[in-house]
Amino acid sequence: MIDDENLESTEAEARAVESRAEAFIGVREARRSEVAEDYVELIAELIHENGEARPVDISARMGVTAPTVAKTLGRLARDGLITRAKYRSVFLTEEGRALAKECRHRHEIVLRFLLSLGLDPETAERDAEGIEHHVSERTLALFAAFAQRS
Amino acid sequence: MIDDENLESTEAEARAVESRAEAFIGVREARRSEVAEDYVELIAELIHENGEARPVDISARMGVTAPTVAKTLGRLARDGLITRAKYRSVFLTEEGRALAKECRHRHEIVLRFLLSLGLDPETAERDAEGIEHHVSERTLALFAAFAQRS
DNA sequence: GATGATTATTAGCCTATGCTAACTTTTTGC
DNA sequence: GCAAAAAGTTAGCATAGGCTAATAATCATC
Ligand SMILES: [Mn+2]
Ligand SMILES: [Mn+2]
Ligand SMILES: [Mn+2]
Ligand SMILES: [Mn+2]
Repeated sequence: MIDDENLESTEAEARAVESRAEAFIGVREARRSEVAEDYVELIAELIHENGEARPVDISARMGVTAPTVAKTLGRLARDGLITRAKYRSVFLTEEGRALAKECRHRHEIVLRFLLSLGLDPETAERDAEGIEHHVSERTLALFAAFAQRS
Repeated sequence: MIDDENLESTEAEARAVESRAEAFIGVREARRSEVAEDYVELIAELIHENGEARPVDISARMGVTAPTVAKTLGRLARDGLITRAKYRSVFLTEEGRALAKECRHRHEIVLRFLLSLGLDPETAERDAEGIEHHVSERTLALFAAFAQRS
């Protein structure tokens, strides 16, 4: 530590680099559950509305093909979020229901927040669908408080 | 259209399904550029601060290994966002600089918005890093206005 | 209950994004 | 200017999440 004018030699710099990396690592972590979250949320909704969640309905709403849905459902089943039988509708496990509820809650808050900011419903829905997966508990609380207040 | 009590038979229902799918399709579209956006933004910053962007510095800040950086840089070069020579630092193309500027702008606005909501800097930085890729022009404008006002 | 339409699955392909291990090149410090 | 350290590359592997084409099962209707 002779020359402190060096690029990248301070402790402070090292800590800044570290915390930056942690942010990116956190975002990548969140990314890994995005698809699962959207699926369980949608499946819960379909079950609530129709009594069952059929792949064809998931496919239409997610805007992906049937084989893509099948493969994704395979991962959800492997991860213990749904149960399914061949050629049958899918259902949520206890864990899947819990995740769905949490996702619906977050989605609702983000959506209401965007609407309360004055965004049009179409855009709000679209943005909420992406933003919801990247909102921390703290931010969510602030969003909820803001929407409440206004 | 004899029995309108059918599940999923109304025009309105069809339109709702369609627009839901469009939201998801849009989110997937945005997802495809997330990594490229983060890289060019970081590269621009490193060039600004150090005069060059070295893979090792990108690696440390992104929290990924060197080979991952190398592969990603290959895609960025292929897509015309950067130029590079073997064993040398990378530089942005005109297009890369334009994208970086746009990303930095969005990042700044989202970050300032979160801070102005009362979020702590650490969490704000973390959330901004994820949210920035899923904010429409309209929402960005509302965020900017809000941060300004408060 | 046969049959045509709808729905679901499987196989096989692709790209992006991560990793480790092994190797090469460049930089640094005597 | 040489040796060791640091940085960069390459090869090879894995998983997620898309797709199309082909096949199979279920459902609806007569
Ligand atoms: Mn979503
Ligand atoms: Mn959602
Ligand atoms: Mn980001
Ligand atoms: Mn950013």
